[in-house]
This record gives sequence, structure tokens and C-alpha cells, in this order.
Amino acid sequence: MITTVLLVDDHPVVRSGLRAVLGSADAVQIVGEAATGEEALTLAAHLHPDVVLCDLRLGNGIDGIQTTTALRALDPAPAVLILTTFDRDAEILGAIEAGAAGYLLKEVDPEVIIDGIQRAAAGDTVLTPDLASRVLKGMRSPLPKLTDREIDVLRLLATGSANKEIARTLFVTEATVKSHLVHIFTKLGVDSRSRAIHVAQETGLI
Amino acid sequence: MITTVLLVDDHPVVRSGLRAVLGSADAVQIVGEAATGEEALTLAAHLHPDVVLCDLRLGNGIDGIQTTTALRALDPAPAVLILTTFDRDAEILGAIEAGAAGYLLKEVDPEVIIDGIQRAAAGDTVLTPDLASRVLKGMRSPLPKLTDREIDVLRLLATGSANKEIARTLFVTEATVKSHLVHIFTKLGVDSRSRAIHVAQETGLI
DNA sequence: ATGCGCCTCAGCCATTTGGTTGATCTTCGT
DNA sequence: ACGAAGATCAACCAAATGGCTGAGGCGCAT
Repeated sequence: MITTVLLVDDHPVVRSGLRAVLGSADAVQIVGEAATGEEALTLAAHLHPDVVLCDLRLGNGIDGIQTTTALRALDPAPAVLILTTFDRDAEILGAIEAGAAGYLLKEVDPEVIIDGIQRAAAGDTVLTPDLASRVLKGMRSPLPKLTDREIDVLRLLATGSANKEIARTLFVTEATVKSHLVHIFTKLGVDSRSRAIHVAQETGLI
Repeated sequence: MITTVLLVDDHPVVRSGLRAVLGSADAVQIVGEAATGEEALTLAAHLHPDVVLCDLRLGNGIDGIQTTTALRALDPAPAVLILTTFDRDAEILGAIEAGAAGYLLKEVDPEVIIDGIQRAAAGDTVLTPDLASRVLKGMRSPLPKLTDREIDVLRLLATGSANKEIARTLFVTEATVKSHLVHIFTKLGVDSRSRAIHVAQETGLI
């Protein structure tokens, strides 16, 4: 049984690399390549690959997580294996929640990728050991969800805006901004704007 | 005249991709591969490649800029062409200042890389058009150099530490921290810690 | 229709932060 | 030996920030 794979990565060089790496494996066959999430969706709908190997960062257009969600809604749904450079906690969690079968970092050796593809096709969850523990940690302490408005404030906060500026930008009073901030701080478990920015970035919240 | 190239990238997949891409070009020949900066230096010293194609992010060990500096100190010095995913201003500037012959983003097409290698070997500076303008902008407004101590403070600042914490961590008084902060703010042209964090991150200062 | 969550706003208070001036000490290069 | 630059600290002041209580309005789901 050979496993069909669709490559999704916005870097031509990386696609070449994966082509080279997977080309040496008899058990997997690349049936298509896409540079964007949109492309990936149309191709997957036609080609019905067993596995979609997908980067998280996809330059322009929808990102890897959105792509994953949409791919999983197809029938039959391909297994989605995320292969990326980054290891931000929120992104890993997000990918898993979106229905990804696994998450591999690009620093791994070719065999691991080939193995991962086959395990993903078989329905297994595939995570490198270091990531697995992080995912479990993430399970234990789920970061509280911020409301849309709070995210708005947080984003501006991260650009270094003062309360007054944030208020002007969002067309509300400073009191409102302060109110949002108190909620944000409480949810993030911090007591200063700088630290809020820090944990927001660490957890990939922004 | 064929151009000899040393690949430096911590991702096996990317190296495979470059191998595939450059393998199709008669004018360039890969003479070696390294996964770390240290490896790159020893290999370059022995192989004397015309061009070193180097990622900026090199996982563990020294980074691409340090590697570039060290490579340029060799005799004969190879041309160093940075090929990376990121385009932070300070990193581009840093690479150029370190003596890199150019800076390409991984999203470019294979031909651009091949062309870039040959131009770099010929002594040209190679930048994608969008990057070139950014470099010029960077020339106009060189960000002032921070002292070592100021960087220490800035790093702690970026983790969200309050003045009191920074003082404790660095074994100085709060007055000293405030003094450093004033200097940092002045040099960065900001007036709040949050914004200092923001520009520091934007410019790749930390 | 009755809550519940979210967004909005107000006032008060303690603390932190940013801005200023000025001082001592060390180090480094010339 | 001299000045320049950096690191350290002090005192003071104005402004911003963080923590608190409380409150009105709006949409949405049960």
C-alpha cells in the first residue's frame, strides 16, 4: 500500500527538498504541490491524497491552521501533518485542535518525516517527543480565551500603545481600555502591560 | 568557470531542496554541507568554496551573522549569501555589515538563488528589490548602538520585568535601572517601556 | 423574560513609571 | 595623565498605570 501525499509550502526550495526526500521512499508518492492554502484545498478536493504535508506559515492568504480545518471538512478527509520551523505552543495546540494528525519540526531527519507520513496515514497521532510533552502541558493549563475586544486591545498593547492611544484607536474612553486591560491581566495571570505582552507572545496569542 | 558552494542550514529538508535546485544548474557545484556555524567554518577552511549559502537561524550554536563574520575572516574569504525565511531589518543590516554579499528570502524561485550565487561569486551585492529599499532606509536611520548593560536591561524589559525586578536581577539599585532606561528610551526614540520592547523586537535588537 | 456575558464608562487611590539634574567611580584609549 | 564614555546611585516631580467598586446597555440563548 503506497501513501499519496500533497505538499503544501510557500517556499519552492522546501518543496524541492521534500520532493527529494520523499522521492527516495517507495512507500509514499507525491501527487501534488501547493504554495498556498487555497491551492491546497482545490488540489486536495480533486486528488484525494492520503496525507497533506503542510507548513504553518503560508505567506499570503489563509494560514496552515485554517487550511487544516478546511481540509478536515473534505470527504474523504486527508490526514494533515504539519511540518514547520516554529514551535509556538499556541500554534501546536491550534493545529491539533483543528484536526491535524501531527506536528513535526523541519529540523528533523528525512526518515522521521517519511515515518510520520505513514503513521499519519494509518490514523496515528505523530509528535516529536519534545513537542508531545508540551502539548500535554498545554492541556493541563489551557490559556483562558480572550474576547475579540480584548484581543484588539492586546494587539495595540503589543505595539507599545499607551492607554490613551488605544482608546483613540478603538473609539472608546480610557476607562474602557483600562477595564479591558484588567480583564486581560487577570486572564493571563500578570500584573503589568509589559508582562502581558510577553506571555501573549510566548503563547502565540498574538 | 563553475562556482563551488558550501550549504549551511540546520534543516535537512532545506539542504535536500537546495541540493536538488542547485544540482540542476551546471554552473554551480555543491562541495559541502554543514548544519551548524561551527561545522561551516571548519568545512569552509578546508574546501575553500567560492560561495557559502547560509541560513540565519542555525538552531544551536553560533548564528548566521557570527558565522558570516568568521567566514569573511578566512583567507581566501568566501562570498557569503544569506538565504533565510525572515526579513527582520536588523538582521539584514547585521548580515550586510558582517560582510555578507547578499540576502535572499527562501520564498524566491530557484533561478533567483542560482543567479544570486553566481552574482555573489562575481563580487556583486545581491538583494531582492523589496529588501534593497529596506536596506537603504536602514542606512538613513541607523539605530543607535546600545551598550552591553543597556542590552541587559532591555532583555529583561522584554520579559515584562518591572524596574524593581530588573534591579534585583542585575544586582543594582532601581535608580540605576531607571538611568539605563532613560538612555535606552532616548536612543530608541520612545517614551514608554512597551514601545521600547516593540521597536527592539521590530528592529531585531533583541 | 430572565439571565449571562460582553462592552462600555466613572471615580478613587496607591504604585510605577518617565524625565530631570547632578554626582562618583572605573575603564579605556590617546 | 587626560578626557571620554560607561556604570552606578540619589532626590524630586509629573504623568501613566494598575486595582478596586460600581453601573448601564446590548445581544443572545434557554
